[in-house]
Amino acid sequence: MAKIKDVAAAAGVSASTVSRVLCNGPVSDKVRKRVEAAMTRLDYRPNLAARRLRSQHTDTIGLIVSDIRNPFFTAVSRAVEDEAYRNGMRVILCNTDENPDKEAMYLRLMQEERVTGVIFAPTRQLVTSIDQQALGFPVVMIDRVSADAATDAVVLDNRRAAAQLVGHLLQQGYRDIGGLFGNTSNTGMERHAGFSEALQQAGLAAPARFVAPSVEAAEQAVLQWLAEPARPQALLVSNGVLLLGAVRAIKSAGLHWPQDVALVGFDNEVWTDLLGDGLTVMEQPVNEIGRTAMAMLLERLEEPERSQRIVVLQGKLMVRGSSLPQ
Amino acid sequence: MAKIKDVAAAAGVSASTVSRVLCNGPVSDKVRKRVEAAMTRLDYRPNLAARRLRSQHTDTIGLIVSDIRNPFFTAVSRAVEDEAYRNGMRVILCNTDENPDKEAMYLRLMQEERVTGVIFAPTRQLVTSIDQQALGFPVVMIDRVSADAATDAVVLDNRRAAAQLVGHLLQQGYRDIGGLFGNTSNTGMERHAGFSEALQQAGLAAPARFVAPSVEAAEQAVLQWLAEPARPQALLVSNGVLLLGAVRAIKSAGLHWPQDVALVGFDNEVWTDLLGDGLTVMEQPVNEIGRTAMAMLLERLEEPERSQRIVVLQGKLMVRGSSLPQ
DNA sequence: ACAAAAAGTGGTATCGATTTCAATTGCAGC
DNA sequence: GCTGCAATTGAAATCGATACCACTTTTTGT
Repeated sequence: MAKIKDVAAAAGVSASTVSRVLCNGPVSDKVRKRVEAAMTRLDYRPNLAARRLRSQHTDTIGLIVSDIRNPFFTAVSRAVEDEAYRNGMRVILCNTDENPDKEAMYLRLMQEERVTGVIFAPTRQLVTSIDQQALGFPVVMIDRVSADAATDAVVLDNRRAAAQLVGHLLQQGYRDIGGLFGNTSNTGMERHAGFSEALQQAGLAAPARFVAPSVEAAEQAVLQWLAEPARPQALLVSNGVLLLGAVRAIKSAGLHWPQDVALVGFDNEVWTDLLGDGLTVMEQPVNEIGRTAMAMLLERLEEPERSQRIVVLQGKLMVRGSSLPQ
Repeated sequence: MAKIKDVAAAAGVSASTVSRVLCNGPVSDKVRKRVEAAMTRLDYRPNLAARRLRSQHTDTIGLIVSDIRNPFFTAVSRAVEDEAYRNGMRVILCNTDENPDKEAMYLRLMQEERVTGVIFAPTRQLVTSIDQQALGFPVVMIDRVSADAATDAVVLDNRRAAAQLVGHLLQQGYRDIGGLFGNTSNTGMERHAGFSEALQQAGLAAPARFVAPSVEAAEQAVLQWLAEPARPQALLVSNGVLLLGAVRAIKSAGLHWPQDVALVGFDNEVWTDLLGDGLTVMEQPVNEIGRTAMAMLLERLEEPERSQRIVVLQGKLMVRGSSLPQ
């Protein structure tokens, strides 16, 4: 494969000049044309490894999520990548499966890649222990933050969103409301807090259960819960993955919403409006989350010293049949 | 950030020796320990750009798909990435939106990255014009192939799968069967071929329509089709994205399956068994496709001269309520 | 005990680009 | 025609690692 020297020779100029053509440096039009002709003739492709080594910038960002198959992350990823490529950057995707060891491993890898920055949806273990200084690149957290994290972040107003869902259920006449939450992320904790607060304010109990963030775990938990004598009239489920599990459980128990049990959840996935009269959900602005995360990363690179910034976005309540008045 | 020389100095050895520790070369245990200690002390991270430049292998593969939000590609991607990281390789993900210009652009980028290989779901335009020799790296195509493509590939037996779906509908008593296919991929064409053949063999007409591979396009097409006087009794839909559009159309037309129109499709997405009595679909072995693609890429790298290989996998018919006997 | 082979280590060149600095060219102004 | 300045261009150093070769030390076989 042709290298810069070959192009230089073919165009009768020095390698420096070819490099200038590549990087839009000062080159006369005549020479530029000649060099560009030589490049196409030789089918030249600059070696990015060499460029990165010398120029010390990689134009690469890392995107670390728990599982790209979670539609929330799928959508966010797509938005991040669009924005990245629009800014001439590449994206390395990492799936951690909510495993702190994998998270650490990938962060290490990101250091070796000398990435420009990282967008990261961390587990609870990692969320507070991120040290950008030590890492050597800025981090923007998405979806999950804690008050004492020291990085920029883009998150949903989880407490408020959960409280809104509870408020909606209360308004519809439900009083006996249970909550199902993921046990690995801070997000689950925050949504639980909003859930509890809202119910306590109404003077009601706030029975909650926590499960591993998988469809199967949710299905099993809900199946069991619904079989208990003190089963709730309504169920709030903390994210799209768990929601799918809850739906499966309700179906396989032969129950129906809202009459047997009302159901509301997070994440407006494509199938939520197709089931019966639809599932009431809190939609997250997934595109905006991705775009904003990328934008914040770029801003941080521009201005490394500016103060930490957390962008809190609001969800959108989509009322559908699963929470009809009792 | 510490570099190899710093580690060498700290450990009192040469840079070569540190490099050997890094690459598991021949080093005495005593020295290895000392070097490793120095590495942790300095928090050393090898610079991958430098390593790649010098060693001439990047351990990076490209994964080029139309849209990661298509659950088929989501699942395949996850399998590819698992397999890649298991083999010490990184993955660069690219979304082309079925746009041949973007495809060409990303292939160019892959050359600049000097990737080890690429896994690629091409549009019809690109599928035959791929020249691995010129590209400089091996390509494994997934999901979409043509007979005259010159690369390794992993695909579903699309003709047979489509024919099986048709056979199933025929068996259930349907005679008036329409087909909806994507118009950008070879896959759509092959499934159409299987669909047509099966119906012709039964001496029946095979009305087919082709649309852009988006939910909206499918919804509109189906809505229109169902409004026509000669509307089919059953509909076969060529992939999960289009299937979602078809479902939306049928719902918004106020119709029901199977009584108003039977519905079968491809891709066993998470929601397909939740709608009414479920949607009859042809499940693709998504994990196997991803794993196999990665395995074939590795094999090709081992043995560059072996003959072209196309692995054809079989789908699995999941019979559900949407195709109940008429 | 000695030769031969193997293991361990260091020095230097090199991967392919960019950066820096110095040299050259071209042109305006006088 | 000469000076000064800006615009181009080239030569050489450099980014941080690995590869290759040469050398020393240790091990092995007879």
